[in-house]
Amino acid sequence: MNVMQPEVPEVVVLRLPLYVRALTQLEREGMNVVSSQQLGERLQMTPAQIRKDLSYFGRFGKQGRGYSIQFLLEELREILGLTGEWRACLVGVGRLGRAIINYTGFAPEGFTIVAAFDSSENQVGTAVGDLAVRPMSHLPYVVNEVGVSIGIVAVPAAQAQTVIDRLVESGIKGILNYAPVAPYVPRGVVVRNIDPVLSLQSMTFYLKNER
Amino acid sequence: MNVMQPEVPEVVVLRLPLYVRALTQLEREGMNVVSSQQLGERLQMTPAQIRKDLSYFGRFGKQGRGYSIQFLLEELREILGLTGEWRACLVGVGRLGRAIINYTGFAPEGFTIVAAFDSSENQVGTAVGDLAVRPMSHLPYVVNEVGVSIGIVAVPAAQAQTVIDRLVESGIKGILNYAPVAPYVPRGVVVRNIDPVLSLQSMTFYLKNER
DNA sequence: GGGCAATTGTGAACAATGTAACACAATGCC
DNA sequence: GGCATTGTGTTACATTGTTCACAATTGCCC
Ligand SMILES: NC(=O)c1ccc[n+]([C@@H]2O[C@H](COP(=O)([O-])OP(=O)(O)OC[C@H]3O[C@@H](n4cnc5c(N)ncnc54)[C@H](O)[C@@H]3O)[C@@H](O)[C@H]2O)c1
Ligand SMILES: NC(=O)c1ccc[n+]([C@@H]2O[C@H](COP(=O)([O-])OP(=O)(O)OC[C@H]3O[C@@H](n4cnc5c(N)ncnc54)[C@H](O)[C@@H]3O)[C@@H](O)[C@H]2O)c1
Repeated sequence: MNVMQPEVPEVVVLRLPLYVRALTQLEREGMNVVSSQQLGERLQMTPAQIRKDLSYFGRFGKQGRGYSIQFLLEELREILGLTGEWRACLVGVGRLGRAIINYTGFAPEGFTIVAAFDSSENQVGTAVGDLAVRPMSHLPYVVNEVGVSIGIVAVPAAQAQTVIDRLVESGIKGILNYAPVAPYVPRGVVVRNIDPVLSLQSMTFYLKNER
Repeated sequence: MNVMQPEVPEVVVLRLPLYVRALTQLEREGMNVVSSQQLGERLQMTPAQIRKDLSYFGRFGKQGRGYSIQFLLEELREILGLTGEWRACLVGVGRLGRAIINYTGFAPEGFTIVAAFDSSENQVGTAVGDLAVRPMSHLPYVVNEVGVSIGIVAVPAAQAQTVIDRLVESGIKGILNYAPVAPYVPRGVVVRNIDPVLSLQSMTFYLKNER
């Protein structure tokens, strides 16, 4: 079923969601077809790059016309594995954790937080949204029975590596880490870090001469 | 004063904050000296890459010994422009906006949110932390008088580009954007986007075969 | 104070990524 | 139905980034 996908560069994979987002927007604007030129203008990148990226996965456009937005979206969603629902669990129900659970941006994209865990007696048993906070001991059971593949980490930095180790042991394959650490994970587990401070710190390099 | 810095690759600049974070941690652990080898193990990267990155900016290590953590930290902070305080303003005091203002992770790194803006009558005048929410009309004045160089955008996606345009007009040079859009900014303005959904969507590409 | 072990800094080789060029398939116009 | 136009997919080229390998330097030990 899957065409062999030899060696897709990681940078390309990182850009595909950008295309999905832009195409979704264009679709909402009522457009049916888009050229790599137009898409490139939206995303501030060269048309060549877009075509090259897409060519890793197949031929989706029509010469002289461009890309059917609906079709390309379907294909990209398929490629990225965005067709079904992804179940995630959250660890660390502090301020950030509660904000993440209440964030309405995940569900429309197919990411559902189905469980929340915390090590603190004070947190366990309380409700966040319509989730009950569970003790860490439930983690392996829930991951396996409910089929959770993604773990979201929102614990203090000092605890993050330990929590990540436990997630991996439980069978989690992807980790979205909000703690300001560079976590170690074994091969086969995918990590994405969210850290606004790092973003700011690289930004200031370019700003420092005109402060 | 500034040594000519010819062509530092952007990827290198993105990695420097990682070094700063790791070194800070090592310093707290009581270490004084670290080799590129050791640092590389922490950060899961090759020693050669670390040395190469640093070599764009000067010579900071001692052969046979490694790097003085304290000295290298000072140098990196200088290079990144992290020695002084950076003032930022936040636009969009909704749920996310309030969480950002209350986040305690910025201040210790030298980033201070000194003003908050919102377009809504309901928000203007309310207090968040020890900030009073201001109307958008105050933006140019505050940016100039108070010397704000960074704008943090936490408004709905549909409003984000407009808000960013106004920030840029007001003289803002760096933008930390939380809205799920790919903003356009003129040359000379630096943007960093924070979007956990994009992170998840590129993660699933690698997870989809073992869901 | 000279030899030894360690580790840097760096040019050069290699690899990856991005851009440009272009042949040609599809379309629509007359 | 030819013909001009458009914009793809692909190959060739240019740029950028990573790794390698080693001479140069340092501190330590005896
Ligand atoms: N990336 C971002 O945008 C961002 C924003 C805010 C906070 N953060 C980071 O997120 C983390 C949490 O921040 P916060 O303000 O919510 O902190 P918090 O103290 O409010 O919450 C942390 C929660 O984690 C729980 N916890 C601690 N150790 C645990 C363990 N071993 N297992 C399970 N649960 C554990 C605590 O009981 C607490 O409920 C910090 O690392 C912070 O730096 C990141
Ligand atoms: N990147 C992330 O981690 C993350 C997390 C949560 C939310 N978000 C995004 O952040 C944005 C805000 O989310 P939220 O849940 O706080 O929404 P919200 O509706 O609670 O808050 C939005 C605020 O922006 C204000 N606003 C609207 N238009 C404005 C304008 N033109 N100028 C000034 N202020 C304006 C509104 O009055 C409101 O107070 C959304 O784009 C959302 O997708 C991102």
